[in-house]
Amino acid sequence: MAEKLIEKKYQQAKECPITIFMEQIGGKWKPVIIWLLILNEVMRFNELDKAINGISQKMLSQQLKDLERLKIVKRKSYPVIPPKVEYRLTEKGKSLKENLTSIMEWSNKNLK
Amino acid sequence: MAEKLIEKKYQQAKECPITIFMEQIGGKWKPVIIWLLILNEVMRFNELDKAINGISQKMLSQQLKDLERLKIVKRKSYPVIPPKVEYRLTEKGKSLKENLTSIMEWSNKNLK
DNA sequence: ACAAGTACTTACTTTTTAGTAAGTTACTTA
DNA sequence: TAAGTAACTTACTAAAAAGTAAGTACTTGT
Repeated sequence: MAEKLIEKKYQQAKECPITIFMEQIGGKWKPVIIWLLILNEVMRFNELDKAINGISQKMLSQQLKDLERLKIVKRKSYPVIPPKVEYRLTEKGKSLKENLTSIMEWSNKNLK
Repeated sequence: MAEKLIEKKYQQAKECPITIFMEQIGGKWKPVIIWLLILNEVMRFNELDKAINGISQKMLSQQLKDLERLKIVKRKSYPVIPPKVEYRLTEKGKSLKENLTSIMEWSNKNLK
């Protein structure tokens, strides 16, 4: 009984594309990171850190890792000291541009 | 100093349209509720409850209240017993259709 | 008198997400 | 010799979101 319920929940989570999207691309920081990389093509860790108001290094690094895992962002690190790491969008990441643009437009029109 | 930081955070929250969107329309249940009302035009509380796998009545009522406050959903209640309440989208709510459709398509293409 | 129906609310617990502050690495420059 | 730099990680705390279970209100049908 309980197992059946849990199984159903799991299937829903796996099946509703909007839910999946929100789980993976939603949240407080990911859309902002993606949007910055749409605007800037290549950004370093510190640049992102400075550009995003209020984010901590911990959060930034965590979100970037997530986005890498999702193949939305790619990371390129140079073996120099001090370290140099570049972040940019993958093709998949770039393909989010239209979605985010239309969200932005809707938001500007409808929310304050 | 600390106040300035807080103020900045606040401004960012107020200003980034994608962040605002995610805060208001994001989350686990809101997009699903909206999507169902796009598909069905009018739904009653229990219908939504049954249609959304895993949601509790508490969550449903909470989210519907939020969506009403945001003028995305409108509520029509009939003074009968047992109670009858209908939910449908406002024009603003309906205007989310394209956004959600394109999110769905992107999600189907890119996420599993 | 009691169960059923509908749309909730309340109180409480658990889980998830985010924030804070400090530490780490390994080389460079003053 | 000490400070600076970039990109992190770790340990800990706090806040927000979600889940669970039970209760409420009012009336009709049995």
